[in-house]
Amino acid sequence: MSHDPNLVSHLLSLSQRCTSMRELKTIHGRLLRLNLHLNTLILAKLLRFAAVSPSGDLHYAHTLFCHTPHPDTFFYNTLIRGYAKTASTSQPISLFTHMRRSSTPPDEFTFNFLLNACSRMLKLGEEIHGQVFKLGFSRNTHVQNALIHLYAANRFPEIARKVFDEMPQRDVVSWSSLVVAHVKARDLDSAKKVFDEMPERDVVAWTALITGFDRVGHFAEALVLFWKMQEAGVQPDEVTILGVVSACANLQDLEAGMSVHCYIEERGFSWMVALCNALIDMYSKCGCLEKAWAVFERMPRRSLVSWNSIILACALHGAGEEALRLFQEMTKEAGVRPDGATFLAAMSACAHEGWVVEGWRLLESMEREHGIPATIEHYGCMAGMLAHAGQLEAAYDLIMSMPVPSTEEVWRVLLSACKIHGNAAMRERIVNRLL
DNA sequence: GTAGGGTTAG
Repeated sequence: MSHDPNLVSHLLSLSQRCTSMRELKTIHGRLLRLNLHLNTLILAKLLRFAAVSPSGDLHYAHTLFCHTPHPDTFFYNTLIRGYAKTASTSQPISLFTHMRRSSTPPDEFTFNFLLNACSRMLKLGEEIHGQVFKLGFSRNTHVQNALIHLYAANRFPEIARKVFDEMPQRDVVSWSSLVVAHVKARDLDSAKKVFDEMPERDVVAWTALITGFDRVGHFAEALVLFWKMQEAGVQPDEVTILGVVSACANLQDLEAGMSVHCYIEERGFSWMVALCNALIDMYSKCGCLEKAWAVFERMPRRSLVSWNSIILACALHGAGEEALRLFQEMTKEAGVRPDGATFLAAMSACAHEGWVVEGWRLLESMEREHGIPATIEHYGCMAGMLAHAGQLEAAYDLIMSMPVPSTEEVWRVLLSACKIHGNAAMRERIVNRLL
């Protein structure tokens, strides 16, 4: 059955411009009705949308793939690429195995996506590295870059370096990835050294270094780099600013924080949820609950972290009522599932206000109703609350019976409470335990 | 049709 070439090219351009799964399914339906569903060119476009677009549907992509009689390298690559964005490593690997069995030749794209998919599992990544070597891709810049990323992500800077050194050609990605390898290993001296040697530095390289300095506690250095970056004529983007806001927060530098906030507004970055979350945290750490609140209120979308950040901000600034009200609003009205950090924030509010009963209620409900295991921080928070309230025996019993190992910190809190409440006997009991 | 940098926790 032959088809009007105009119709085919029309459907092709439709599938190229596809913007939603609804549209995609309509096109797919038409293909089926017209018996055009084996047209690989059109199918490839549909598959790409379903597999990699943020509004795609990986399941649907996989189904499309399965109904393709002879998927070529592009089909495999695209589906592996889609899975690389998820946590699944088994799917990309089984696709690769399938690919090898069906004698579909992998190309540089295959290894790129495959290595990305496996970057959380070093063992698998190393096996892919072997295949890269065996199949002759060890001189390909993109593939080698993905290998550097693999070893960087798994904290093996020296192997990353080895891959880098053996590359016949390096691009800015190779260099940045090496900077990242040292940053991940918290070796900022080496990171800075590589950075200084770079023939050209782009926004990613600067961002990696800024974020790195922030991570290891060199906050001021991070801010200095941010200014140098702009002097060098490189435009910071959302991710850069994320690190910069975090550095301002850690420095409790309200002035710098506010100027960065202005920058965010000017550049139109405030759509980014993570960035707003970082701002909430920054204002909270700088002691400006009102400003933290203003950011939270204006957010068009909120994530779990947004709620956690604002609840903690309220908790730490003596707005316990507000913190618990937000906790209710979050879980009941907004329908956001709390996590361990949420409960810690809400319990911190109770600790701040001395609401022991409410604290207990939260600790119990997190485990029983929400199935979130309490950590030493939750128990420590609760024990501290009890100790402060003078319920020393209860605090002691809690620490002794909790299912996680206690820390010196927890005992110290109880010790000082014993001193305040004049309980010498328990003081001695604890000291003997610690010795 | 390649890639690398990413927020919360007294």
